[in-house]
Amino acid sequence: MQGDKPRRPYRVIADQILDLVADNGLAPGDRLPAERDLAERFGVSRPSLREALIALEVEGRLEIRMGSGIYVGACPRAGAIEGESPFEVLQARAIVESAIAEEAARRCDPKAVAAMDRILSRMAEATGDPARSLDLDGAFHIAVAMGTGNGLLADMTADIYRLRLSPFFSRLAAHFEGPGTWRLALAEHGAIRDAIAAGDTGAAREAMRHHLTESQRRFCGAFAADAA
Amino acid sequence: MQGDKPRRPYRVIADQILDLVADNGLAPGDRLPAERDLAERFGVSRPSLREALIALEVEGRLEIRMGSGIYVGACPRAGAIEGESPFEVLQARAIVESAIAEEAARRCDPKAVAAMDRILSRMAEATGDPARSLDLDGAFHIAVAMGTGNGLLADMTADIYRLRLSPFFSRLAAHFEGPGTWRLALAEHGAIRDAIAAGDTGAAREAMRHHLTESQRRFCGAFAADAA
DNA sequence: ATGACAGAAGTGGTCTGACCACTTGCCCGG
DNA sequence: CCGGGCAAGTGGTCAGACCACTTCTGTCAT
Repeated sequence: MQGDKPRRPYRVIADQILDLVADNGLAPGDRLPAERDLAERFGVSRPSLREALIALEVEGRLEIRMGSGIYVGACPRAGAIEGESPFEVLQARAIVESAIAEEAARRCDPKAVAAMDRILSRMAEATGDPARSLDLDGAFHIAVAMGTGNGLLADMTADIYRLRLSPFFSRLAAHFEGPGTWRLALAEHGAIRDAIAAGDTGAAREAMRHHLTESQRRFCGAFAADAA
Repeated sequence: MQGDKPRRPYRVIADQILDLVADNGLAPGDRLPAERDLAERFGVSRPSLREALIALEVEGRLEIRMGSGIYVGACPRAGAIEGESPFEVLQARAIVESAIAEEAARRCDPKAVAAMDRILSRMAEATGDPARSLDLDGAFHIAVAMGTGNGLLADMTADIYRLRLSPFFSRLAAHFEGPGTWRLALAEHGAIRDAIAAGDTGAAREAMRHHLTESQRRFCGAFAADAA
């Protein structure tokens, strides 16, 4: 979450707010100072302060009531999983997403297959655009998980994929991702899609595992190049 | 989330934004109109529009790049982890943890097996204590995941198990968990442990699936009793 | 023809100051 | 004591201005 990408400005203020909550030992339901006071305290304008407050409200850390004030939230949303190495991420994905692809094939949902098709056709057009390819890659994997009909599995897939998007991981990945590898990935995606559409659980499982282990193999090559 | 509480104003605009994304068939990575244009289109001021954008960015639905524009996000964040039903949780666990048990058997780590043994012997002593049984149940599942040698898989297992601990889930579960069911669970855990220790990937996978589907079956019985 | 650099245009980020809508607390009257 | 009205405080929103960053285009040099 750190590194290449500058922190979103509202995040900086949001963290200051959280520090204030912690420093003052505020518990869920406790009231924070007013917006005007907080803005003055942190040396920012009120609209900027509000942006941070809204981010924290979306995360469930705060609750904002018009005319009343800002309160510490009762239920912080689940925090981010961080600190795992790229290899762990790829291995975990191979294990979990293979099982998910198998379940998606068992269920064989035409809507999910149609969604995969839409993404695949966009991927075919985007092989020269790394950022777009990456976005669509993530979307494809989530579409597969959606094919299980289980929202939690889709959420989990999105969560692991997010680790894939970390700046560190992305920087390394940039060494091996290019039109060639995206075309390989596209073909591998196609095989996954086909196995799911055919309801072939074993093939779906194996196609996903193949895709993610190939991805890992490509990544290992990139890592060796990076170390040199 | 709805009903009692009036909708947050930025939510109203955020939904308009999501409608625009859907109506225009925008895919992850696609660019939205500029803030000034969106604010004019929706008839609101730019700061108000920004509040909605930030909410959507926090949820991973959008990505905002300074100087560049607003893009559809690749990975909607697990916005509603709490929205999953107990059935979804159990199904997701069956799918994911079966794959994890298989991997643990492939790896066949004596340390992990020893940890499972310690937990199982404590479970045998704790069948009359529901809270303790539950803690040890969770610990066993995490120990299996640790047997993969992959920290991320262990974290994920802990995260899903946490859903298992939600107040709603626990209240329902209280109907079917007792010394009898904990003894059944213990036996099922033993089968998982044995398969992993024997390095039998198929048996480990099947034992975990059996355990979690039995758990689901027991839970369904409890749900029927709760509905009556 | 290609690549590099500079400038313009467009984009998001932030501020100030004003006003509006809502909530809460206090005071007064019945 | 209870209810209503008002004032003060709070969040919600706006307009307009300016700043920082990104992208695109045009020009020049090789």
